[in-house]
Amino acid sequence: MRITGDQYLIKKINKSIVFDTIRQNHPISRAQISETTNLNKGTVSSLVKDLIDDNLVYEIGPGESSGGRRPVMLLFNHVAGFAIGVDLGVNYILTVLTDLEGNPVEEIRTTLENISFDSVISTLFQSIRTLIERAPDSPRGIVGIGIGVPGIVEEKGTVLFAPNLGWKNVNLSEIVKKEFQLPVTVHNEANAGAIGEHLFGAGKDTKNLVYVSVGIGIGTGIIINNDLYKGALGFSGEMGHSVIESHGKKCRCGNRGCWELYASERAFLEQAKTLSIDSADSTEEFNLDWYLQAANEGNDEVIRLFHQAGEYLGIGLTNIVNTFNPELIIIGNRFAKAEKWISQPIRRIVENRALPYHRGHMKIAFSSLGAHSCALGAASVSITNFFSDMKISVE
Amino acid sequence: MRITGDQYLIKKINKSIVFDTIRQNHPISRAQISETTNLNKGTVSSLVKDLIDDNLVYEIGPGESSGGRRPVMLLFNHVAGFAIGVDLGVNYILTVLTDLEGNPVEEIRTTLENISFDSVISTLFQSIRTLIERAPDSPRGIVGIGIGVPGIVEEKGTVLFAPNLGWKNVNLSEIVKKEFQLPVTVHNEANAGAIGEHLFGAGKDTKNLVYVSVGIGIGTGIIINNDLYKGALGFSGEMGHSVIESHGKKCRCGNRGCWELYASERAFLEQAKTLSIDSADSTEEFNLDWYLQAANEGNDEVIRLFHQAGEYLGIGLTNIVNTFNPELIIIGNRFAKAEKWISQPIRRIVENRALPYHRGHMKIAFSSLGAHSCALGAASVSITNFFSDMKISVE
DNA sequence: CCAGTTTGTTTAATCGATAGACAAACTATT
DNA sequence: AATAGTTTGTCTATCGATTAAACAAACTGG
Repeated sequence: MRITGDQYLIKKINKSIVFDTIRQNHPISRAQISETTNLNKGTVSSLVKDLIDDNLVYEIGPGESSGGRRPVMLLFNHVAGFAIGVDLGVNYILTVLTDLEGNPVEEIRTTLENISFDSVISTLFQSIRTLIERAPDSPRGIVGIGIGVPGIVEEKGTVLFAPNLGWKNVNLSEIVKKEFQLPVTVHNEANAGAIGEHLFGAGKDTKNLVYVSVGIGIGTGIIINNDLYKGALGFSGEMGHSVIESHGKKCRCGNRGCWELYASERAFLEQAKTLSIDSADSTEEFNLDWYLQAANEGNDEVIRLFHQAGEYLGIGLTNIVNTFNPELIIIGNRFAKAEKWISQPIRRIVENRALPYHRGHMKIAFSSLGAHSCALGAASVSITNFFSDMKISVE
Repeated sequence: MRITGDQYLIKKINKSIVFDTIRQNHPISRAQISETTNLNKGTVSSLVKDLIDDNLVYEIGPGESSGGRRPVMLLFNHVAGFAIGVDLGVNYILTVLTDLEGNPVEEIRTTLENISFDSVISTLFQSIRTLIERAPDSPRGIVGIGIGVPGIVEEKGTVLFAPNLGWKNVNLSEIVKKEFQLPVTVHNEANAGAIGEHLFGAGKDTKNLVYVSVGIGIGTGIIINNDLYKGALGFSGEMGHSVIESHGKKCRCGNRGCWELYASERAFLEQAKTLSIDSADSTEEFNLDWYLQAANEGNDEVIRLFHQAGEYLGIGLTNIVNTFNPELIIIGNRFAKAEKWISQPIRRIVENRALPYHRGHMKIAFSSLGAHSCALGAASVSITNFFSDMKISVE
């Protein structure tokens, strides 16, 4: 049944508009709101009064006069409540506490020694509980918990499959909700990252973007029209398993020649095993950071390998460009640390291969939130949900 | 500036709801509308009166009683106006006249002998003019013209690039608008086809689908959330130029190993040239229909070639499945005629290669509108635009 | 033939937005 | 210092759309 219109709907719409205007332009006066929104001055006054009663807005005092009575400036009360965002990685948990603007207030980073299910869950609970305790007093308290997970997540918050965690059909949302009695949302890591970069990072003010999370595997989060695209069943964007070599290597997913077999951190590390340097000293741990340092020290072999990974990344990105015609592609997650070595090859390949009408108006950027995109994105979903719930209860 | 809410907005919303309810469920009574929409009976009466004044709805007389006063049944006046849809093909023009429900009323199919620009335009004008003259009298007349073109079309109706027509930067929308003084929209052929199949064909009642137009090249139209996805600049979905062999053949687009080099009609015909039969009789024209007949007559070589094309189609479709997680993929345009030979290979490849969570809930279908998807889709855009304009002018 | 049901209109009340009047607070000019 | 003009935010009367409820008309079934 569709929602029909009545006066409550009007008020809800206009209250949202006023609230969003304040959030995006504070400090701002009632008169300015009236002017920018075209709402009547009286209407604005009345709605602002409601928002002040809701504790979401407050008056900061008189502002500068522009030749008449001084305006009363309004501020968004960004500490009316707090949200928690979690990046549940393969061997770490990053938990952040943010205010209602999405600004990080506190964070906890834990390395997972024991990756048994019970141990991971208990570490997760521990870090969330600590942040809840550390959260400043506020009228609304903790408004929700958002969690990003490296795997396929169904809409209601069940992790269907997370190979690197060894999880299958884990109703994470329910488990966490039960423990903390708070609204919980669970997302795919790349989707959360896309939301994070879209709201706070390199993708601010961009309506259509694709966030490519290059870690052990490759995941993508697709923002269309300022909204995350979810697909029919809630799990879209597995472009890491797009074929770029139809008769290529076999992939665990059952397909052949998947992109992430050629352009991910895992692909890089496999390739790197064949380099001559490895045999030299076998006691060291040859991880991504080691190779980054080697490249920095001028190791040609390693640098060539980074270039190659960049080229393969470029090939998959070209497909994304031709398919989605986005304004922006953001490369994030661990492999983004190799920006210095992969940026040029990526751009060269996309420049040479993408359709001219598409590449002309498109940019490629690297994550500007670094390791935080996923956790901040997850937290922001809780904030968004809180606001939209609030707006429904306009009473 | 955002649209703020007032009583006019409410009325607009509710009028749309009532109108849509009538369109989708006619014949229907005022009482039934009130029940299904949850709008008050009085409100429904008032809005229906407006719609009757607008000539969009009319009373058909008393319906069956269900134990009380007999209801007055309402019908959507689907002949209150007409729309024109054009499929501007490489060597043909298909023009259809539809009523406001999108039902075809008349159609003209012209084969293009001379493909010079002026000749194409004059043939186009001719066929549109004929249909306008043949359209029955109606209170609203022709509400708009929609045109589907095999090329990249910018949002305002300029054909940026249509290689098979030899067009570059043709402001088709303006040219046609000038001639007929009617609203004109221009679309990419695959996008129009997607809209057509979504509204009237195999994709009815499906929120998320991808229409794959397999002709000389491969184009895709993407319906997300019942809406055509357009990309940042209005031209998305060039998945025909997705790479499936990163070191494959060179493509005219500048890339290598594009999907359409392996799975389109052109790719098939190129391959077919190498078959032994061709040398046998060189006076015949070896086009797709010839090979379809050969396959039907049991020619193993040709059948094997269709199987191969099906397999390559399957590889690209797998990428679409993993990327978009659609409910449905519809294969249309000329190559869909080979359904009998390519259907099994396609399904086998997707079954074996797509991610399990995605393929489980996804179907593959072939166009059910045949050659009409593009023209009907283009016409329907005009109808949709007409309705939404009308709703804005709620007086 | 009458009681009960269904349909669609009418009426009174409610609620939110708007235009415009207004008072308060301020600046600039003389 | 006085005054004119401007800006801000509130208040009031009015408008318009929805709703609940009353109502009349039309119909069914026992």
